Amino acid sequence: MNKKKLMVIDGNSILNRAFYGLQGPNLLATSDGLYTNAVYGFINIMNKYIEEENPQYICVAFDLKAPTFRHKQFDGYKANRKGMPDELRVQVPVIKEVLDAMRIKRLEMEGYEADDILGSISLCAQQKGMEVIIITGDRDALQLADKDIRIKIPKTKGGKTETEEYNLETIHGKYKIEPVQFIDVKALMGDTSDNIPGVPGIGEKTALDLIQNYGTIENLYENVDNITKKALKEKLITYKEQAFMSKELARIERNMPFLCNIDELARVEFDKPRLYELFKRLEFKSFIEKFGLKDSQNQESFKVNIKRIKDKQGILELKNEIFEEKEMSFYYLIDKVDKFTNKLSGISISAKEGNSYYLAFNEDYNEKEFLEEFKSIFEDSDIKKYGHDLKNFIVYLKNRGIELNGIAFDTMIGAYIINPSRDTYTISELANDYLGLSVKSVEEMAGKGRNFMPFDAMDEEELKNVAGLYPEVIFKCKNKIEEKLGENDQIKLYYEIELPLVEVLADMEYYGFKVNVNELMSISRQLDEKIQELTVKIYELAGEEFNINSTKQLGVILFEKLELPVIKKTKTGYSTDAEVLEELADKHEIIPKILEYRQLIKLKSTYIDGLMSVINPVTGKIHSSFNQTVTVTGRISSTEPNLQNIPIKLEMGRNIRKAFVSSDENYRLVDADYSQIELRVLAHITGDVNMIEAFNKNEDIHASTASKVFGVPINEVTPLLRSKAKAVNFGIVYGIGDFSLSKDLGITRKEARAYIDGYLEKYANVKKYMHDIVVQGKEFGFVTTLFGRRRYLPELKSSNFNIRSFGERIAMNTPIQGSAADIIKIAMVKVYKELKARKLKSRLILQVHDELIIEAHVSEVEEVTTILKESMENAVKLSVPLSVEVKSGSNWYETK
DNA sequence: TCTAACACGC
DNA sequence: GACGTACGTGTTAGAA
Repeated sequence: MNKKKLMVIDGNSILNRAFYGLQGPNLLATSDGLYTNAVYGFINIMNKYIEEENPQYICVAFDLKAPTFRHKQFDGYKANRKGMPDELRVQVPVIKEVLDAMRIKRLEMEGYEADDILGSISLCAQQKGMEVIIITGDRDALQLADKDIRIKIPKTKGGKTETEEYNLETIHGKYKIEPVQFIDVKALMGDTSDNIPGVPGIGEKTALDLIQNYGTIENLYENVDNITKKALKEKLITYKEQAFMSKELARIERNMPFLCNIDELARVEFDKPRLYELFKRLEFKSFIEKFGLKDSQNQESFKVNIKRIKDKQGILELKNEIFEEKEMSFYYLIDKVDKFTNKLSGISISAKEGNSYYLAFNEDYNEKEFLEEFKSIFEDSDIKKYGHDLKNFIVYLKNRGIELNGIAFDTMIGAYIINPSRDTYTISELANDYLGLSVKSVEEMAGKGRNFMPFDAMDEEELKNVAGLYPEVIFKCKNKIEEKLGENDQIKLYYEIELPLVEVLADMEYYGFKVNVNELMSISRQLDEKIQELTVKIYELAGEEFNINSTKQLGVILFEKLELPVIKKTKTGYSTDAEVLEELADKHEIIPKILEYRQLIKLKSTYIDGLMSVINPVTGKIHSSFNQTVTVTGRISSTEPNLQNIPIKLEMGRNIRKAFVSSDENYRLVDADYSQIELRVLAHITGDVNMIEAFNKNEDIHASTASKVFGVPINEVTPLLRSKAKAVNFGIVYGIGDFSLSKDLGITRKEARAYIDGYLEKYANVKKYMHDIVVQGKEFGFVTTLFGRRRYLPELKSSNFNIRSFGERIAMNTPIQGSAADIIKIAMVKVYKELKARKLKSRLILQVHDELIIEAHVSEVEEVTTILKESMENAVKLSVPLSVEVKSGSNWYETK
């Protein structure tokens, strides 16, 4: 007959394990700013073992009040012991909630630790003939191992969780002692991780030997005089008290007055609706899936009538409905696999909630016919359009000669404004977050990589049933998001900056940036030649051929074969990054060659080959994607290719910019740059009179900083002092600490600290701001930019110094970087509108954080220059002037 | 298919 | 004295 199984979980141990990163991500926070990483890890670990063992009985033991309470009697010892971190304390009530919703019994007893409780209950269950599995993070529990009691201890190895399992046999096998004696071994050797002191100088081997010979510490000390090794004997005597104390600390109370009614621990169904609500609140989407909570009752309220349109008749019906309602929400199906294909496979449209139409363009109805029919709707600015990720659809329409007017809401952008820290903003996530609905995701249906399935290949009925729901979700999410934007005071940010920007970015993508392929090829040939030369030279100096691109192989050559000093190590071996190589530069001839090789190979692979592969064969241009929902600070990012990191600092790389040209001889490039926008924003936000004055006088700000910090008249600032001040300014703007600054300037950390302190002393309001913003961030849980963009900062509440410091730097930096991002976005919208209003041929083609590039018709260069300067400098009124420098040229190299 | 190491921009 | 350091993207090597 099978024995009944009881699983006892040591809540405190597992909680600690989960928190310190055994499972789950290190920093997990909900959009409300609540830390949930330990909660997540806890559930994950617990569930793993439940699945593995499938016990009929289960309970979790806690000693939540004070993890150290039994140690109070040992004053000196307790003083060293750290208490439970604040984040853990915050998470404990949440874990309790989860357990209650899972209907798993929690055991807590006044005056006893979790260890004691699980010890008692294990022995109790064993007497009743049950099999017991103890899940714990602590080897103390080994003293409980028995033929009917197994101990499982999760361990991390290379990021993966493995389990150590012990029972009577394995402990005999491994330690050749009785499980109960384990505690004596531990008491002797101590355990630094658990702050159990033991006897210094006694390791595992000695402790095991002693206990095998003497059985217990008590017996050992009765016979301590017979020990022949003098040093050992002395150590034992000196630390006798500590040894006994350690035994007491690690001992599990096996005879406590605690008789639990085991029947109460029988597993029952989860409280599914409650668990669902809880996981939704905590944003544990994968758990909702894992625990099969998808079909909760919320689902019922979501009913949509999805009609499939198969002919012109249906289209006309839908059109009428849209003209009547004057609004529509829609979701387009364009495969995200090849940016040049750009084919519409289907679209679902709704003019009023509850009703949606789905069109597939394979056989039913022709894509072209649909566009002809719908052109009038798309271009009608009186019909409000609600969609999700509209930018790509606008580009699609532009490519077919259709404009999208009446853009009234984009749910993806809205969700980003509410919380910019998320990784993705899919419809199904939004449905879950804002509506509590679980809707299948088309992204998942499509899969990734080799499993990718284009929309045309999917099951039609299924696709209809999924995509058909989306317009409804968009309608509903729009209302929720709008409400939230209102609460957060972000209506202006959304409607006046972000939403209009969608069209601007679409336009930039549509026009693209012309490249001169011949120029690229010519640079490519030069690079090839030099790379070849360097390769030969490097092989010669190394005395053998190897893959220079492999850091692993390079490390062996440099640090083993050539025996150069190791400066720095990485997780996996020797570090060979530029910083290390520069330090070794005069130690061996090979080093400068490698540095140069690295530089050239980067240019070749990323910028020559990389750019060549993304030139659109039809337009001969590069059409980068500009992403509006990626960065946490509000900046725009650029991908496929990234046009925001084209080289400029070194001449060799800068040449790449010669290949970026205007479309033809009728056009020129006009490039406008904000000068020191972040520092100006800083001056404005802090209201620092010194800095404001410097900008108002149009001083060289770095020289001015140098003059203040180093106490010399501004006309006596040397280039060296200026560059130091520049690095400090840079550090302030980017929120780096003394550590990074010391590296940048090649000085000690102390000196760097002194520079920063000196700076803050001279700019008193900056200092005040830096302090206040952190306090404010902590109080509200987020910081904001000048235009109300938010970033949540749960890190500020961390008790971990590093995480908290990180949060503090972000709190200081985000309002500055983010406000600068707001400003250039405002300028972009202004410029775009102005070009459109004046019906100019010129157009915006690129943004690089503080720089805008317009491809201007030769007849319009002057006008465009004025528009750029005016729009950018007057984008917003600050307490310091914004200054913009404009240059033009026939290629990007010339405009700098 | 994924991660680590590296390097480019603001 | 912690112990790792703004925001991004892309390429290559190498392990699973």
